[in-house]
Amino acid sequence: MHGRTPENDATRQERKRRTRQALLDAALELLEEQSFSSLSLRQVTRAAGIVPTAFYRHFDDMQELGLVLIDESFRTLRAMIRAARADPRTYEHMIHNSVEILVGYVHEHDAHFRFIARERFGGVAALRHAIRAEIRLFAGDLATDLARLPHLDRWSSEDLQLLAGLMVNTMVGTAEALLDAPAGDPAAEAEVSAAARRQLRMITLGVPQWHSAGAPPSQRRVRASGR
Amino acid sequence: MHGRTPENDATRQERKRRTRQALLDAALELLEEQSFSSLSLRQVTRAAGIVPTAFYRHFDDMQELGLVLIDESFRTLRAMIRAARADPRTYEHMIHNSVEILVGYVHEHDAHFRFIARERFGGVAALRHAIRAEIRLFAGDLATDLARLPHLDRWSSEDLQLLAGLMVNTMVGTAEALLDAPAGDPAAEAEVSAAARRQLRMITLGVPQWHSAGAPPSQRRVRASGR
DNA sequence: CCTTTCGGTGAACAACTGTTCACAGCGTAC
DNA sequence: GTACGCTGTGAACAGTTGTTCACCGAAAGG
Repeated sequence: MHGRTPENDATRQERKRRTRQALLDAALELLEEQSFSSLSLRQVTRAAGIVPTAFYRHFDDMQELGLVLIDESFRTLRAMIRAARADPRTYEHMIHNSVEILVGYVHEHDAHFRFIARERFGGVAALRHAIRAEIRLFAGDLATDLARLPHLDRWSSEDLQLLAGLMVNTMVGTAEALLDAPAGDPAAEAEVSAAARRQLRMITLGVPQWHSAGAPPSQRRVRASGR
Repeated sequence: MHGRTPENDATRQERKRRTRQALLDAALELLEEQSFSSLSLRQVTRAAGIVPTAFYRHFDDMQELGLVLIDESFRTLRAMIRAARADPRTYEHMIHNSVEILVGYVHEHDAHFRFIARERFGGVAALRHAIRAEIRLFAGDLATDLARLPHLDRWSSEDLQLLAGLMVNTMVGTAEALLDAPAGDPAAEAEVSAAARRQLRMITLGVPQWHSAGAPPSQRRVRASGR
């Protein structure tokens, strides 16, 4: 015990890590009510309880902080997706589980989701592009998962991409609807998730019909055309 | 000719209307590269070629200007929708026409569309709500249109709302993908519109199946649950 | 023609912004 | 135990922000 109290036990790099995290947390909280482009360095440091100039000990830039925030947000999102991919049994199970998990995660980490939704088309180009790349990645993963399901095992990869895009789109829309719902209103939440389940079911109903009514092979393209 | 040149013929209210429009146009152009919450009153007046204080002769507030801008944007969007609703013959025609019209409008009025996409989840609550209300209105209109189509004439209004929400979601996603596409790249544009057509077709394929596989009547709710 | 109305001007303000710099104090390494 | 390194401090800067105020000049109305 070289003069360290229990609360203040900390190697130097640990203390640094903590104030860095405090900056990130403060920023994320402020971002629940404003967009990133209007968030100032001084606001963040004020909320984190340090002086403005100390910010530069941790980030070069507000933009760098923003990118780290995106990374952090997508880490929780990827965890969610991993959970949702666990057991791809039937469509019904898949839909029910995925929506359930989505609702849970949005509820738990709503600041992360709100941040992503807001900056997906926000004013800062670097953030937009980072987010878009992640979503495209996500749709790709879903496409390979779908390939293992009945009816879909013989679809072309472009068609799988389209279907996955459709589903991701619906999920994104659902997440956004959940963020809109008044914070502690479980009824509204249940309604949104019921709507999402039925919309996804509507989509899957078309799956067995696709190849009989779909575009003729002559229209197929080689490159995937995401989203 | 009481001293009026051809270019400068203007009654006072006409001149006022013009600088007001100049403010709106300047704002819209600036908004192509930043979000509304980071757009300052002084930037707008500078771009419009007047002095900051003159702004108050036209708007109380930046927020008021933003709301007018939304109104203006949705006026072109409503014109688009009216065009798309013109001839609801078959699904195929409907899809093809709607996508075609969407692509054309986004191309023509991309500043309006970009503004709406950006502020739909932006930092300014008043704008968000105004936009959301308009989109919900739009989905409602589409639902009543859908009710006139085969297979759908006997659907419940909640199911029609869900289907319309699904389609609107896809259209919104398409519009956003178009805005991402490099400005003058017709190939990318064609690819996005082809993807949209096929996604909409996937959705419609499920329509005839819905009532046999859909939720049992006991799960039906009374209130519509938009999105 | 004279007066009123009104869109636009320019100076001024207090507040806030990002970034710099020299400096303090403590953990770390020798 | 002493010197270094690093995190956080506080003053200072030049620039931008929204908003106020008194004022100008020309169109509008009598």
